[in-house]
This record gives sequence, structure tokens and C-alpha cells, in this order.
Amino acid sequence: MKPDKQDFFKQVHQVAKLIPKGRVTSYGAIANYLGAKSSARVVGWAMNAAHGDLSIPAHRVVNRLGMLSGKHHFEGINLMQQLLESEGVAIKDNQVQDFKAVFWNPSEEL
DNA sequence: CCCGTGACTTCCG
DNA sequence: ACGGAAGCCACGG
Repeated sequence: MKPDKQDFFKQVHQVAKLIPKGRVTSYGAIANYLGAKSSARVVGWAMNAAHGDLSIPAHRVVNRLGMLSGKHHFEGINLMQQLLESEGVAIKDNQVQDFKAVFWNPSEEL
């Protein structure tokens, strides 16, 4: 296999789509799963490109603290929280409650 | 080709 | 424990 960097974006998008409903994951976890553990920011960049794809649940991706760091990039500040809460994820102060319980690790569960 | 930016993460003081 | 700074990779200009 010779994955191009373009595929990296595609990989991130694919993983994001695979996130189970009611679960969340972190940029670092995705980066680690893709073998780019040092490139968590690139994952965020990939999500930025994914912003145009409505089939990608970017709201299920948060930073490693469970904070909705990317909510500013959504249409509305509350949208991300609303989406997560509607899926059964409790949010408080831009943070996922019981984060480790809803955390989805692609390296172990995928 | 060089510089700046970004939805992160980790280390040092 | 808290805050600031650096490191990291990819993309656009």
C-alpha cells in the first residue's frame, strides 16, 4: 500500500463516518489510528475540509479533553452541542460529560 | 521555495 | 495545579 497524503484526508473522513452514534473521539485518537500520532492538527485540518461534507459527523470529534474545540467552525455555536445531546451525549460548558465513557477509540474498537 | 495559519498535543517553568 | 511555549504536519498564497 502506498497511501498518498490525499488519502489521509479521505481516511479521516472515513473514520469520522464510522464513529458510532452517541460516541465521540479525539483528533489524536484518529491521528494515532492512521499512524500519524504526531499530526493531530492535520486531522483537524482534514475535518475542516470535511466541513463541506454533511455526511461527516464532525460534531463527534473533539479534542482529547472532550471539549468542543471545533464548535466555532459550525454554523452556530450551539449546533455542535445540540447534535451531540440529541445523540445521547451530555454536554456541559462546552465539555463532554463522562467523556471516557462515550469515548470511541478506533484503534481498539474499529 | 518560504511564510503563515490551524477544529491539537505535550513539555517546561 | 496552572499558564505559556514549542512541536508537529499539511495546505494556501
